[in-house]
Amino acid sequence: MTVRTRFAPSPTGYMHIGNLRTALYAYLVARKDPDGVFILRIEDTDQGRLVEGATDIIYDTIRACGLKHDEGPDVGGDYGPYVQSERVTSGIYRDYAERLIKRGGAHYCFCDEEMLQAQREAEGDSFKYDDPCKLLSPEECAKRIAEGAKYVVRQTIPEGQTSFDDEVFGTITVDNSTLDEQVLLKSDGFPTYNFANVIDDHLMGITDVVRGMEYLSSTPKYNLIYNAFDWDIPRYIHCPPVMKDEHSKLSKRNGDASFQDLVDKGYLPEAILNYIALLGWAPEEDREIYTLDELVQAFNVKRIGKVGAIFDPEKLKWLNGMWLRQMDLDSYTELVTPYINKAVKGDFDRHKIAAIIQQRANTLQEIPGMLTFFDEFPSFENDLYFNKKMKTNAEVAKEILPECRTVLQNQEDWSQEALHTVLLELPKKLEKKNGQVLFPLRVAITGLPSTPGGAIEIASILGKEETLRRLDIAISQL
RNA sequence: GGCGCGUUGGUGAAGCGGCUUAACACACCGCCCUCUCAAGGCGGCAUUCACGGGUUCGAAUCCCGUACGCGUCACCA
Repeated sequence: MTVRTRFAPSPTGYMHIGNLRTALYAYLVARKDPDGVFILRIEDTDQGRLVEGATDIIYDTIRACGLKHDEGPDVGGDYGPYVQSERVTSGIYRDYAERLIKRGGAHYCFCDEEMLQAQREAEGDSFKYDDPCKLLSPEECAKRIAEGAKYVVRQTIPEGQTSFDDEVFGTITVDNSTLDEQVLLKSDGFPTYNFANVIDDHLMGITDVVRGMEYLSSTPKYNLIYNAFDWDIPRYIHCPPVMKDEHSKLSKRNGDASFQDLVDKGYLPEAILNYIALLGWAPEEDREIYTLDELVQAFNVKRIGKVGAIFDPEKLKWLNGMWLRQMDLDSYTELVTPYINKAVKGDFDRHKIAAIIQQRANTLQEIPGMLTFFDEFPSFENDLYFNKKMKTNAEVAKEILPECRTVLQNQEDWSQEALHTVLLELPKKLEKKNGQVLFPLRVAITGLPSTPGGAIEIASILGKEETLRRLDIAISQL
């Protein structure tokens, strides 16, 4: 049977990392089957929570991540519409609710808020609504509806036990007496999530339901609905949450980063996806770096963990650095040039600058801060020349820098290779260590205790004129 | 409170009864390399798997209990 999975977010205007991971897993499960189908469905039945532009964030995110869907509101498909509010209009939920009532899986309920409230207060924590409407005859119901009474449709829970198999949690059995008779169709005619989800998943032929484990305890109720309709029950894959710390989930409320926030902070979508794949799932081999296609190969539902995983920004950073470092220099330069330009206005070779930061930057955002010394030659104290390991200090600098100046003054070829050749002759000639020459030179032309790249690389980027200008200033202040 | 699920280091985790004196990765700490900083290389970092019992010749791995955590019990999704 062809695998069909779905990602069914509600448009809240915020792409939660945990949600994105669920989407990833659903995508991987589908792609694992060469004919598998990945579906995007928008669940917008909560009219009160609609947010302007929120669906665009969903489209943008899954596109940026490469989680291409085969069916969805924007690409069509044979099982549409793919937006839940449009499905409501077509009346399918009401239709199925009535069919479910006929099959004994649900009943009309005319109780008002006060009745529920009264019972809720009387029973306290152990509250479970005992709905008198269950006993109403079909004729009585029809009569009241004809009279215009407001009603909802509630699920009817039979006696007995319900058990189901989950791919990650195994077999779970519950006593039906613990299940409550939830509302399926609201009085405004809209389905609740619980109902719409089951109907839509069935109608769309979903074979594998991938979702967060907060639905684990309502799954028996869903199965009762499937059974009442005599429908096939899908494979369940419940994923543990992505945590902020050991007590709380990552959430908007906690001010935690969304996918977009992470991109804005300079993380690559590929790295983010790679990282979240590893949160709660472990590959069989010892490996950390995976492209999306490689994840499809490596993924195995059986290796999803049962425990919530804490999101570790440090490891994401490292992983992002790995992704950045393995890019070829041309694409890296293209990616990074806007960030270089934030700090560097001068006419310096962006390619060469990109080359010196590629091995050092873990996020795009930290790049401008690394490059401030190109446009501005900061004033500095002469004790910056002191370095214990290099055995250098202002005295050494005073001896070395004029020598450097002379060499550079006569140098026409300012390529890195050429500078390397001529500058490395100096330590030999002066009977010094390389560091004793190059360290003071680097300080002299950057004015900083540490910089990305060494003296040669930086001099080559600064160019002859600027290098000599800085060198003169440095020498004059010694 | 009922029901369900879980608990291996600071973090992600491997482990599925003997090969484990518990992989690997991030972080951290050393050393090496090195013109600084990175990157890279090497090494260190849980005598112990929430706790208490039991089963077994043998348990992180199986069973029971306790503790703690999470989820759920809406006309939210």
